[in-house]
Amino acid sequence: MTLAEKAYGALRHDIIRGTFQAEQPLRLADLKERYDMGFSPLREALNRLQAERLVVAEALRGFKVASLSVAELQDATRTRIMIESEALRMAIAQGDDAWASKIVSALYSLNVQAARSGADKDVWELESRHHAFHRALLEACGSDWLLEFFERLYAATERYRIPILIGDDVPTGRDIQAEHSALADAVIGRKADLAVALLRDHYTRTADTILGLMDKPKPKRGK
Amino acid sequence: MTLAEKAYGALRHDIIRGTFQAEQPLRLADLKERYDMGFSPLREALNRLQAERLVVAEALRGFKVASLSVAELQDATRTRIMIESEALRMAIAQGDDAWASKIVSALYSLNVQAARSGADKDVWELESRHHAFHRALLEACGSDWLLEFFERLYAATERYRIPILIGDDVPTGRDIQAEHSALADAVIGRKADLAVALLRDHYTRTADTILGLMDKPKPKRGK
DNA sequence: GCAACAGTGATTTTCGAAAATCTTCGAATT
DNA sequence: AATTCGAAGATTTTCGAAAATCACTGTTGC
Repeated sequence: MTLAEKAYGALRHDIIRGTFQAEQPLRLADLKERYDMGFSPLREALNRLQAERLVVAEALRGFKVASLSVAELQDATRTRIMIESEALRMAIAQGDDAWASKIVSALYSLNVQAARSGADKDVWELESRHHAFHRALLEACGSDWLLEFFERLYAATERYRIPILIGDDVPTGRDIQAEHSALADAVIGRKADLAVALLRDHYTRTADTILGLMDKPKPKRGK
Repeated sequence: MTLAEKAYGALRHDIIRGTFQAEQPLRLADLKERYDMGFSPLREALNRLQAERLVVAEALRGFKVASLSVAELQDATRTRIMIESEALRMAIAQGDDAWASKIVSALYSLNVQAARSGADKDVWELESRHHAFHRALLEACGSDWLLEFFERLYAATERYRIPILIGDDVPTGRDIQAEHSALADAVIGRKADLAVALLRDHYTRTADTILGLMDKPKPKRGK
């Protein structure tokens, strides 16, 4: 594995997970120190992330983390529902037993991690399994383009979900694991219309929760 | 403008327009000579194009132009129809007079160039105006994500259309300018269902023509 | 005859310095 | 007091060489 690939993975991780704040400038000298490598692999990684719109570059003024906004979250959510609904219908129409079996397995892993608490709790592992579950649902759709757009939109919206993940005190009033189970049941039972409706509600609720948080920033516990 | 940006534009142009064949290796030494610059800006451009899937990179084995296939063209066409149909409906619902006026203007420019022949003929200028026309139709959709995916799919499918553009002898049995005019009329007349149907047929016919050409490669004139 | 292997040349990848550009700060001018 | 100008510093961008890796070829050993 080359350094440029490592830099790409590390930077992408740190941007999506919120280690670097939105619009924060990404100075080469700092990154060089942080990741312990030269300019070249870092610039290559930043250019890839720029094409993915996770990073914004301005000529001769360097790179910065892409900004977040209510409008973009709404756009991404709407587009995501559209893309994934289509992919889900195709997957339900074409998926075989291996596909269904992977969904069951991904759901199980996700539930196991969601149930963990205390020392075993790990929000990043949970997030990773959440991604794997949603990808498993669509993986049999047969369209590389739809899967690619799914990945793009997943990464874009994951950035907005970080506050929910980290702040374990956010009262969502939802049973998210129940939503996942119902969704998986509908998909495996090949009930396309139901599955698409559940998926739409799932994403809409998440977006609404985040939008509520974005209005009143940082509603911390007892403070 | 930085050298890296120039390299990105030039490489993207040369890949989409077919100057570099599909799967052709892109050797740094050759590119350095061709574009007269150092390794750094070239590698940065190649990394951006890799993220756009116009080039493929393998670790320690360099870059090559992404491959073309029947399956990918079909996938891209199907996805494109889906994305653009949605964007078109949104644009028709929200577009204002300025939007409609830009469509009229883009259609006019396209028709003017399409009518040119002899010394004035310029397939790349034609192609550029074709792109501008299709973008103008969608520009009022209000979704940056849909517009971005439109651009991605346009670039991906443009590569397949090059043989049609260059070989002016390909008998398509179509009046493409009439298709564009009918489409523009439906869009400006806010007839969403009709416009979407015309758009679908437009792209389906193009894909079918290309697929016919891909089966029997290089059916040249008198040969 | 054939596989394993070392050596050579080609290519990619990475580094560090040099060049180019932007930003900041202060002095001089209006 | 506000503005323009220029110099110093910080930062990005680019280059060319060095390091690392791969592909190829001829040789050796079995």
